[in-house]
Amino acid sequence: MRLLPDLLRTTYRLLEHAYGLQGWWPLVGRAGTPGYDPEGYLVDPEAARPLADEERLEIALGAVLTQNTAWENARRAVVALRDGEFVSTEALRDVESDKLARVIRSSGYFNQKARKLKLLARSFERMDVGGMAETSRRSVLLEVWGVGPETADSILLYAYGEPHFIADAYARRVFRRVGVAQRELSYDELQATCHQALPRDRELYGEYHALLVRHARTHCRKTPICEGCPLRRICSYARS
DNA sequence: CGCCAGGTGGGAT
DNA sequence: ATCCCACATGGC
Repeated sequence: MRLLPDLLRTTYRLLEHAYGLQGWWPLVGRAGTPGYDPEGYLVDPEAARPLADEERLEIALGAVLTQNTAWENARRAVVALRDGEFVSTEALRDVESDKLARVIRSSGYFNQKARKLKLLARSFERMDVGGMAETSRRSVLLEVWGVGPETADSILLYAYGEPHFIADAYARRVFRRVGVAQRELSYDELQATCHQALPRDRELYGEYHALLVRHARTHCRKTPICEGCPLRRICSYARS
């Protein structure tokens, strides 16, 4: 039995080698600018620069919009929000929920998500007035209706640079098959495991999450396609 | 047609 | 604690 930190690092290395830099989180406003591809993914790490408040908010809105939703549908809604100049806490406070729902229609669950975006914007008004400790940012977010652990950690990781491992459904599926755990762990259990086994590094966690999404979509699907899987050598599922 | 997608909250057991 | 369901669009 291989040591867990070793297995998690090797998995990362193999995924990184197979798929390369993912450049998450995509920023619609930076799409096509130097260092970013047409979708807003970072392709040249040298070109990365600090996030503006509005970009942080865009990431947070996108994190809600993509809940159980294909990113392309969520992305259209982000574009629509930007076009309507709704990526601001004031605009989201003032807009009617029904109007907002129509703007984000393409993301699905639009009535629920309209409500979520308005509530999230309220919490941002309070969070962005500095001096908030990292330990409390997460609990503030988790108190917001519509923000669960994955959404909170995505916002904290990609918008605020806090190193939280995102232990989403893909991570749980891939890691269970690879052999990180025997049974399917809960979100909090897997996150704690990863926090213990890996260095608390925001770049590592950001890329790891993106790579797991990519890998779960291409090979480690619900019905896996093990042919050509980059994890084949180390995966207990493929060898069983 | 059915299934899935970068979840979450609410209610029943 | 743990299941079960509603929420909804768009691509394949």
